[in-house]
Amino acid sequence: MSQAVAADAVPPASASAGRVDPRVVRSRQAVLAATVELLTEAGMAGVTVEAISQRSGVAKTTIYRHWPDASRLIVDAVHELAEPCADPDTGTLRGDLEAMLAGLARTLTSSPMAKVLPSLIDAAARDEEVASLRQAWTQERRSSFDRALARAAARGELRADVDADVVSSMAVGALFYRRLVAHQPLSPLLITKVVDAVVSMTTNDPRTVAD
Amino acid sequence: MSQAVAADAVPPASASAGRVDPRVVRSRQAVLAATVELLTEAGMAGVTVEAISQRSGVAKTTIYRHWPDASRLIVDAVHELAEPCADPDTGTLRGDLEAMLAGLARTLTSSPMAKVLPSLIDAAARDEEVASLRQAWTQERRSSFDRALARAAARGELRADVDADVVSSMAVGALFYRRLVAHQPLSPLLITKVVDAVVSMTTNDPRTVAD
DNA sequence: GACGTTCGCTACGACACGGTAGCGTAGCGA
DNA sequence: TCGCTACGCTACCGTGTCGTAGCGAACGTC
Repeated sequence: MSQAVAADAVPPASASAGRVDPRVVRSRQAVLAATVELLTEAGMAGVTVEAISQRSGVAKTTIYRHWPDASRLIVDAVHELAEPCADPDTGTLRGDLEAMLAGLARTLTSSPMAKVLPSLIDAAARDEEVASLRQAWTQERRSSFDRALARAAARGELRADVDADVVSSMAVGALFYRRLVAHQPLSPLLITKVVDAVVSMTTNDPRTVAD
Repeated sequence: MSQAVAADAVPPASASAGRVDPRVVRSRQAVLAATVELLTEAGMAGVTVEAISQRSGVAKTTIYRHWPDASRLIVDAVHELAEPCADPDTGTLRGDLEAMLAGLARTLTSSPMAKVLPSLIDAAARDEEVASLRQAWTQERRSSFDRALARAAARGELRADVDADVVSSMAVGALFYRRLVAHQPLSPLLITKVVDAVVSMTTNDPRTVAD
């Protein structure tokens, strides 16, 4: 999934089937790793082909042999560090929510993606390719949220008037907001409270809050 | 409040008191306006002294006479377009929330700030000065939210276990998230639903939802 | 009207970066 | 062992940007 771009960027005469020159993969990995490093340190603006070359030890010419321009390189690098989001099925809405939001909190704080995210969002506002990348990323999370709510509905836990779109926006949005905009920590207590809020918003029970 | 930086950047021998050379204010305004334009069009990366000079018609040397570097200039420009957020007192929590969130939605979609925001958030992740600017901006909104909840509490509308921090993060976060991350529109219907959710989360009434 | 300030203009020198060409070398696969 | 491929290196050219110097002209103030 992640070597697709370079594979057709420089169509090799050979490459009969799955065989790939180990020199190629070494160069690619070194370049992508350096790109990720630079992204986390200085954002999109700090990623230049020259800087990547210096950091990775791969010659600038070699980089251009693999990627047509820095933009495609960045897209590949970001693609590299997009971990699949949690999609748990714990049997209860509360458990599913806790797992999903805890996973999101981890992604937003301690994963490599965390440091790149602000730059990514900014770039997505102007770059169509980056935008679709981010779109897929958020879409995956949304559908994971939807599935959890659907399971809860199948169990008869949900009220009839629940708008999954609004509920997920509020829950996920709270974490994004505190991390990106308000620069507040994402404590386990916060997650618990958000889960409580969502549960009380969506379920039939007059009060399902567990201390 | 916004001419503070330039006033001490080039300490004029004269300027006995409040008198300022109209040529200075003209240059400053032209430069700041051009900076805001460039910010909205291309983000932080697109703001260069040269580009500002061309756009504004003010000579590059003149810009350097007023600001030590582009960073300070950007901070001044952003400061310029930070509108005060809505702080309404409608008499009901629902009314206050609707007014605040509608104001936020407007800021996030149609104000000049809307286009600059992604770049601003990204820059705040690395620049201390920008970070404090954004901090003040969010703080103002937070305290406005808190005041509305405090008024509701004084009216006896609020439940005892309401965490204003979490509630505001979810409400405000939903709008930020949809605008910045999910790239979804902020419809009036969405705002209504978020308000409904907040009201049902915080008030004693079993159902205060108005169709 | 005279003086002082601000401005615009041109011309710099330095640097970073993009992107390419050519050549020799090292490593891979058979 | 041999051919082929990928690589590293150097040297480029062009561009954009930074930040400064010096000058004359325009403008505001008194």
